[in-house]
Amino acid sequence: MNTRFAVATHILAYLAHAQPGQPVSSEVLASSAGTHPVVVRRLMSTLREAGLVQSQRGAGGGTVLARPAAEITLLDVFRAMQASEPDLFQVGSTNPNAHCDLGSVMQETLEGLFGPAIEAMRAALAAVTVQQVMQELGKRLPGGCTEASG
Amino acid sequence: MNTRFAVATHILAYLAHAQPGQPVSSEVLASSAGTHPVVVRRLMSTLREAGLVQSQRGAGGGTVLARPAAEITLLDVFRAMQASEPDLFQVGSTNPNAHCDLGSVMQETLEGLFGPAIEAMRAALAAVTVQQVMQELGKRLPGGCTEASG
DNA sequence: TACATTTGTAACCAAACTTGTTACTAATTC
DNA sequence: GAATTAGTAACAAGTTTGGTTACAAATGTA
Repeated sequence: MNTRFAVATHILAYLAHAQPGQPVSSEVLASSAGTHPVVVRRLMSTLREAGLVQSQRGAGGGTVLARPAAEITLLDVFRAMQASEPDLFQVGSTNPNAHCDLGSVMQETLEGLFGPAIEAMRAALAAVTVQQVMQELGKRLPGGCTEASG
Repeated sequence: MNTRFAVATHILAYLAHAQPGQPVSSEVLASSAGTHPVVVRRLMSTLREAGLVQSQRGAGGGTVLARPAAEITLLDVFRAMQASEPDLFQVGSTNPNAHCDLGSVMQETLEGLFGPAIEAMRAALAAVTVQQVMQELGKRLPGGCTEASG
């Protein structure tokens, strides 16, 4: 999920700085993120299901944010990416010893102990919005984030 | 890294409850973790380099904890697993657009914004020791964690 | 209507990664 | 010397990932 999370954030930050209501095509986004338009559209499917973006087909179509960038957090992105995937930590061995129940007990125990770690990370992710990402990008790109610059 | 982290924790918890100074063979550990002895030995290589365990070859050989279980945290395990691997979050796209520097800027920005999230998770992992994992296992395995039970 | 554009999605391929396995060497004990 | 056990290389099967092509559906425009 590594690159997907990063690419999704990249895309959302791009959409955040685009003209409001002006759809951005998967081709432009792919060019900016350095990937293939179909990869972007695949990602969009996930983001759309999560209610973070809206797309429109046809000429002049593309994708826009479904709500203000200030109301989309990195946790939303994280959850969207995670929804279609296994847990960040797949606790427990794959083939616990059938000969006793230590395997399943280990699973439960690790889940319980990892829980706070994951919760802490979620809280930190929830504190960052896509708007902040965009603003941070603006600071680091002195000339601003124009269409030509990615 | 999913299963490796879990299996490593499993192994360390097992070693923590073993007789102190009594080496445990990779075969026994593999049987408990439901994997292959060679997989365990591979993992041991990493844990040994991280200074968490010590091994001894030959008849009666095996592996013991290199320091008390109360002084080994899940963060130590996490770091050991991560040392030989890419970051948890590979921030930044794989192929940033060469045509401008948004790619690298995005990379820096995401690293800065994800930083607190990763730090929060690390702090939570550092708060849990292998001894706690072992004790938690003991609570959940009423009969205790005997050699026969995994 | 015809056509160009753009998304949605399936299908496929190649590369990378993971896990299990075999095989062999080195070290250690008896 | 024999048995045991770690260390490690090498390989195979399975899974995952990312990129790509192909094509249908939708939408705007002439």
